Amino acid sequence: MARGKVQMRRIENPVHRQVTFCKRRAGLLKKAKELSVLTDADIGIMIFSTHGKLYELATKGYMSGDGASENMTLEELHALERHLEIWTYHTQVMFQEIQSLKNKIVEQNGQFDVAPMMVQQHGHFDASPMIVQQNGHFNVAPAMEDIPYPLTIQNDHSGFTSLDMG
Amino acid sequence: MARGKVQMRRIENPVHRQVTFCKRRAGLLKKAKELSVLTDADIGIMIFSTHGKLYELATKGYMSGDGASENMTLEELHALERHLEIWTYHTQVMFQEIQSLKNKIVEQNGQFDVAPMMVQQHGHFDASPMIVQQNGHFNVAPAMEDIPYPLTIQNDHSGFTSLDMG
DNA sequence: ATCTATTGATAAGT
DNA sequence: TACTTATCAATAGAT
Repeated sequence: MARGKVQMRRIENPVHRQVTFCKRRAGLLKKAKELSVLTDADIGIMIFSTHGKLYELATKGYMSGDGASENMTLEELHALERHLEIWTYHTQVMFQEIQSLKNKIVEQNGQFDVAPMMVQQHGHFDASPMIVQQNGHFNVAPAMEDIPYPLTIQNDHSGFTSLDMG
Repeated sequence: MARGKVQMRRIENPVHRQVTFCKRRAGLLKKAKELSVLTDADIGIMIFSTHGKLYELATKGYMSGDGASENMTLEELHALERHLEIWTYHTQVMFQEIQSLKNKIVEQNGQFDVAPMMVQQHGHFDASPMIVQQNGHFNVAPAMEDIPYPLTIQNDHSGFTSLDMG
């Protein structure tokens, strides 16, 4: 890019890294919105900084925080729902793989070694610990009790949402 | 961009739209991977074309299809798990809002009007229809029976996954 | 945060 | 579908 090309590896200088994160995050979300508008695609993005902040974007009617628009047609709502279902499937696969990897690491370190303690400190030991089913609907509220920072939504004017988690 | 700047609205010409979708999708995923590498961020992207194809990217250890890497530390696995939990929470909120909007539309059109028929044609009427809990774990397999195209994963060499759904 | 020299992305054309 | 290239857009480094 400008003033000399950048090496594609982690930026070690924390100040430079933070500046680049802000600039490129904004650029990525802008590109995503453009792609959605130009080609009518449903796009979701989740960006987690190393400090635990979540920046997300969902296009085609749904903006987190704003919620889905009532101007969406039934067909659009169904398409969005189907996309969420597919994404949920992938998320569950990832949960299961993570749990499997955690188990392998714990086994390698022995059952009473430090590793299991670390797991328990985080308070999660199940592959799908954060969701419970109640009355046929999912309830995620109990899951959030486990998260040690307030989930305050700060909307800016760009249609994106930033979850301030400390 | 090149050869004249582009208007930020849906490209009506289907050929141009498809070409732009392919080019910009590749560009977006490249930008996402760069951001992840440079700033050490966890990034997930889902892109659904209007034809139902899913293109996804997950960075920092996890590549869908490859699965999470066993080289990840327990801490990295926990961070990824926590990120997935937060994202799952948002997904559930979206599901609930979609269901709410669907109900409103159905009510507006009357209980025996065409709208409910459309809903039933798609086979989904529940806010969270695609996931069932079995033996304390989530099972998404029944959900996929509802999807009328094969879920064949085609890995390319970029670390991205394309779900070919017709 | 703002400014530009540069690099990067890409629309149209082939 | 892949390649070319004239332009527009993003951004690294400096302020």
